[in-house]
Amino acid sequence: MLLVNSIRDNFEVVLEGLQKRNFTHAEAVLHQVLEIEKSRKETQLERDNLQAESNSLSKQIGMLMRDGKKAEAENIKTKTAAIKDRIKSLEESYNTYEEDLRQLLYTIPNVPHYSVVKGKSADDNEVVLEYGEIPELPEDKLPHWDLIKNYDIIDFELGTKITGAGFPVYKGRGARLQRGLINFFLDEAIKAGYNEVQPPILVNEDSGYGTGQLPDKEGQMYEATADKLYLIPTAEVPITNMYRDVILNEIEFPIKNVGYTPCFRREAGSWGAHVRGLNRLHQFDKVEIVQIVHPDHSYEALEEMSEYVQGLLQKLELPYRVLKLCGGDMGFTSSLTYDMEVYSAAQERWLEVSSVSNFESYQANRLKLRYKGDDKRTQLAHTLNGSALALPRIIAALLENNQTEEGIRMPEVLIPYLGFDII
RNA sequence: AGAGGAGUGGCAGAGUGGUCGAAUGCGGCGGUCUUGAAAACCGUUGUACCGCAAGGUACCGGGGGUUCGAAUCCCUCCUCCUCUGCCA
Repeated sequence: MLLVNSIRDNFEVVLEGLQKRNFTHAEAVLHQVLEIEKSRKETQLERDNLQAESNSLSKQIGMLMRDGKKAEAENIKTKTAAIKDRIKSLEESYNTYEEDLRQLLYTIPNVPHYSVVKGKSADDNEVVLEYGEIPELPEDKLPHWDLIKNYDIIDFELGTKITGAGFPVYKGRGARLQRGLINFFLDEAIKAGYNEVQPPILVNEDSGYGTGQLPDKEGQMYEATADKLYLIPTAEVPITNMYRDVILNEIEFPIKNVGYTPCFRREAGSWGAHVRGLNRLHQFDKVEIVQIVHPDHSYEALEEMSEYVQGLLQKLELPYRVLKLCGGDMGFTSSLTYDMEVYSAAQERWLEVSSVSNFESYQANRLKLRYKGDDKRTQLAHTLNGSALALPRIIAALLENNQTEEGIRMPEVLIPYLGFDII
C-alpha cells in the first residue's frame, strides 16, 4: 500500500498516477486519507500526553505506598480515574482512525511509474519489441486442443471427472514435457543467480495481505476455509512473504529467489475460444522469479528480469513480443509491468506467458520489508517478480508452432530434459 | 489427536505487581593500546508512532481482561519442545 507521507508530500504526482490507471474518485480518496491521518495524529498527541500524566501519577502512588503514606496515595488514585476514562475513549478513536486508514489504503492501487501511459485497456499497451519468425504452418494446422487429443498427451475430460473443468491430466509425453520444462526453467534460473526455494502452496491470511491478493482479489483464490488458508494463485505470494517483517542488511541485496509451484485460480466468468484448452486453467504450473532489491536499482532489476525471460523464449525458439502495460491494464500492486506474449500460429493470436513487474515499495510497505544501510536508517525495500515461465501457454505454443506431418518437433534445448525429440 | 512444559532484545539468559525498554554474557559497531593482528580495557548497540526540538507514547509470541500501576496475575488464540497415538 501507499505511504501516507508520500501521499502528503507528493500529492499531485500520486493523484496524476492514480488517474492514469483510471482510479475513480482519486482526489477525494486521497484527501480522505490525509484527513484521517490528521485526526489520527491529533488523537495520538492527546492520548500520549494523558498517558504520560497517568504514568507519572502512578509512579507517585508507588513511591507514596512505599513510604507508607497510604492516605495521600488514595487521594491521587481518585484523580487517575477520570484520566483513565478519557484515555480509554481516545484509545478507541485512535484504533478506529488507524483501521479506517488501513482499509482505505487497501483500496488504493500503486502509483504507476512516470513513463507508464494512461490507456483504457489491453489495446492501449505499447509493443516494446517483437522477436522471432512467425512460422508458416500448413492449411490443415490444428489448435493445441485438437493436437493434445490426437497425441493423447493432455486429457481435459479425465480431469473434469476427477476434479472439474480446468484441471487437466497430463499423460505420457505430455507429463514429461511438463516436468522437463519445469526442470529447464529452474536450471536456467539457477544459472542466472537465483536461489531455488520450495515454498508451501497454501498460505495464511497475513501472507495474502502482504503481497496484495487480499482484500483485492479474495474471490479469485481457492480457500481452505476450515483452516483459513488460501491456495496460492502464484508463487509470488509465499516467496515474497518469506521476507515479511524482515529488516535486511543493505549488503544482502539483491535477493534473488526462484520457485516452482502449482498455481490455483478460480477465474470466474470467462468463456469462449480465448479460454479454450490450455489458455486458461484453474490449476497450472509456473516457475516464478522474485527479487528484493535496493530502491535505487529496482528498474535495472526489472530490465534484467525482462531480458532473462526473453532469453528463455529465445531458447525455446518461440516468436514473442514484449508489451509495456498501460495504466488501465496494469495489476493493482504494480508500478511497471512488462508482459511477454508468444505467438500461437494455429490460434493466430498472442498468448501471455509471462508478466514481469516492479512493485517498488508498495508490497514492501504492507510486508514491512525493510533494509538498513550505512546511514543506519531503516527504509522500505523494493520487490519485483516475474513468471519464468508459466507452462500451459508455452506448451500450447510449442505444440501448435512445431506441428509437422511426422509429429510435434521439440526445441533443441529441451531434448536433454525430455528424452525424446518429437511427439 | 491426547498429556505435560515453554515462548523476554541479533543469540544465550535473568527478571514473578511499581524506580524495567528490561540485569548479565556472547555477538556487532566505534575507540585506546600495537608495526599489524589477537588479548585486554573504555564506550556504544531494538522497532514503530507523535513532536521543529527537548522530549513523550507503545511494544517482553498475538488479542482481551484485572489493577492507580503488568514482562510479572487472569482469559483466549498461536507457535515451539517432550512423551503417547496416528501417518507419507
